[in-house]
Amino acid sequence: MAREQRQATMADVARKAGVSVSTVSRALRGLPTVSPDARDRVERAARELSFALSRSASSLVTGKTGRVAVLMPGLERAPWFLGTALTGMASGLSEAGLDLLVYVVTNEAERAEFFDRLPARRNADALMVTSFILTEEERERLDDLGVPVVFASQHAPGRASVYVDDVAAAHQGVRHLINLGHRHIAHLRLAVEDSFVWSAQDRLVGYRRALKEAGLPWDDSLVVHAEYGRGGVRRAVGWLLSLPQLPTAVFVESDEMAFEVLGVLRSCGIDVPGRMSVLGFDDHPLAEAMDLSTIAQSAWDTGREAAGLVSSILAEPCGDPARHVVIPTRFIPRGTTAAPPQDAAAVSSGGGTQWGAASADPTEGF
Amino acid sequence: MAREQRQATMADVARKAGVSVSTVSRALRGLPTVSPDARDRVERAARELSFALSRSASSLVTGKTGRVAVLMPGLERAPWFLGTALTGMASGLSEAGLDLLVYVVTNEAERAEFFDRLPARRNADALMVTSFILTEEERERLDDLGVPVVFASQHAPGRASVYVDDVAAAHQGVRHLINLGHRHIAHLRLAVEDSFVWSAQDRLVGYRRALKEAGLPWDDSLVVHAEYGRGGVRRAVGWLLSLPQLPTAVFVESDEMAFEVLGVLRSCGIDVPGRMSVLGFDDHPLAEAMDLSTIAQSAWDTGREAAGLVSSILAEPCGDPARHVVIPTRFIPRGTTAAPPQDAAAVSSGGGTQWGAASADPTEGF
DNA sequence: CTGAAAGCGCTTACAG
DNA sequence: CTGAAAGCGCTTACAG
Repeated sequence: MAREQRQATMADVARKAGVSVSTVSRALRGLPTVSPDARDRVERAARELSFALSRSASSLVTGKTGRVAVLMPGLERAPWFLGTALTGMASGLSEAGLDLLVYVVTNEAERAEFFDRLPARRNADALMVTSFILTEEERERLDDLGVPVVFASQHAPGRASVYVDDVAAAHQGVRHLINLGHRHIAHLRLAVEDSFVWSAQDRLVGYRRALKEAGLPWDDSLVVHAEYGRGGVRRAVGWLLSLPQLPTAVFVESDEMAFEVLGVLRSCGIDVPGRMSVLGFDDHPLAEAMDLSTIAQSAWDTGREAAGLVSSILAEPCGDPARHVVIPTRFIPRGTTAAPPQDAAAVSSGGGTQWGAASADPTEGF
Repeated sequence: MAREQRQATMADVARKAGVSVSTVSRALRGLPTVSPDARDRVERAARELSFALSRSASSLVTGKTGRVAVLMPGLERAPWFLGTALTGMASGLSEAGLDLLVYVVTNEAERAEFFDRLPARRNADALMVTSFILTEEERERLDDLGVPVVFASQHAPGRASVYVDDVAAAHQGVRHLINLGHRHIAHLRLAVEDSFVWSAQDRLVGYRRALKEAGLPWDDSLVVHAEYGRGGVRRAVGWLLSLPQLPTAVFVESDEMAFEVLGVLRSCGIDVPGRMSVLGFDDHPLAEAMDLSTIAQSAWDTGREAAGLVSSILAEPCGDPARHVVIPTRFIPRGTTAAPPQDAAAVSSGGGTQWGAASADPTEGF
């Protein structure tokens, strides 16, 4: 394939159209200072030669590459969110005539290499950083990059960013569980060392805040970290199922993990929501079919808005460096959350478990 | 952020190192014809100025961009597969020192635009096409691209490609269902007009072949097309559940769709695998927790191998233009497939349904 | 409205 | 082993 014919250059087009290279350049970029006749001849010649602009050549003189880079964790970490956000970015950028360069970082070695070499440097007009918890040095390194940086799916104070209010969203979801009467609410998240990823920290904060607000005591053992990879969630659920006091609800960091929790609970014969309520985060396309209660956010919008911020910064480099967009979330109650089983309250109020003090009428929240 | 300091050029490095630009260029590329001393001074100067190479400038003279483009459908179409394959590609390319340019096409308009403008043209050294069913014109258009094309997740005869043997894989899976005693096996797939995507055609062929081989009659109504988007799978399952003769098993195009089928069946109170077996395709990370029987394939390997083919073609442009890699699949029996209910055979052998002729001892396959 | 010329930052013969 | 020079394919003042 790939007939190795020489690609036509502007000089070829110019010759064929009977004009100078300058005129070809102007005509093709749609500048007004070209006569209709010349423009016509140029366009025809370009089409006939199937001319394509060499961005290398033009960016050498303009200093603009026409490319935007994005740095992401391996997409298999959160396929739906990252994949959809990436698609949104691509869509937004392509409307702005910008190409998308993707840097995927799947482990610490690649991460170190990225920040060491900064390959995006001089090869992109801007960088989007998605779902990365950066260290202070990494952040400073990016400041030296020489191109604007936009953070997506994370709130970077003082920098351009697009994000959801994870604290408020998690708070709202957990409050729903409390309103249903739950008093022993676990939180399942990815292990911190695997937490390449995003807003999990804030969701934990929101969870904690909701418990505190309701006067529920804090219990470390209810926050479980699942290792990334097969079996991680099963082991984490195992931890919860072997606690002295069984939680009656779990708030899970993402829908994808929540689906897995549902599968594990089913295989253990634990009825959802009869014995345990499960609440996710995302409103993944499968959530509806799974009847999963969840907190919806739009990954697509996150990507689009990040692309939009990039365009806006490129167009207006001296505007507010901390411009940002907050993507809304909304809680969607479905079938996996319900009032806790009657005996759950009985147990905790009856015995000397650590939860005795928190026991209460399960309906008081209503 | 983005202190707009001028980026250091090779001339700056040369001045600082006290050598010529040529020597800087040679030293930085690791050419052997540089004295250790000069190499040393250049490397230090480059580091101190945090020099980064302008690919635009070097590609202008070498004719190589150092970039490989990939064309994909919107990742939300098959988040796990496309996201993981993309990650594998990025990983493979980055080892080869190549950047990844992503073109996502989410609808017909974008598709037409891509093939009309061929933005990858002159801006990438190669193009990977993933999970796209191309028309004849599109394929020819790509031949005019002037760069090598590698097809991923699809078998393109005569072109470089990496793929799984979908026919054999589907055949094997469906044979398993037949061996279990199923005689009324449905197949659920994405609606054809939404089939931006891959190997679905071949899976249908494998399904058909297995039925034929087992002497089962062909029944069009057992092949259901789900529209893309929310509710599509539910409606498709609804079709199956209202057939005169209920199928006892469904082979689903992908695990992600199969999960949805499981959710819908559960919400309808139909026991899996008691009343209906469900077989997926992919071995999605969730499949284990969902206890879904499936046919495993490695999206990661598909991406890696595609990147490998690109490297090999770039290194050896005159090798076999049809070089290809076949990624293995393997059938994984889990809990969603089992023998059909006893009465299923009874019904079909008893009455004048279209399936009467095919009725048989459900165990004969063993 | 148009063209000739300079120059963007590299790599690559070529000469030494 | 090293450097001066040409040139990759564009865009952009500048002059007309």
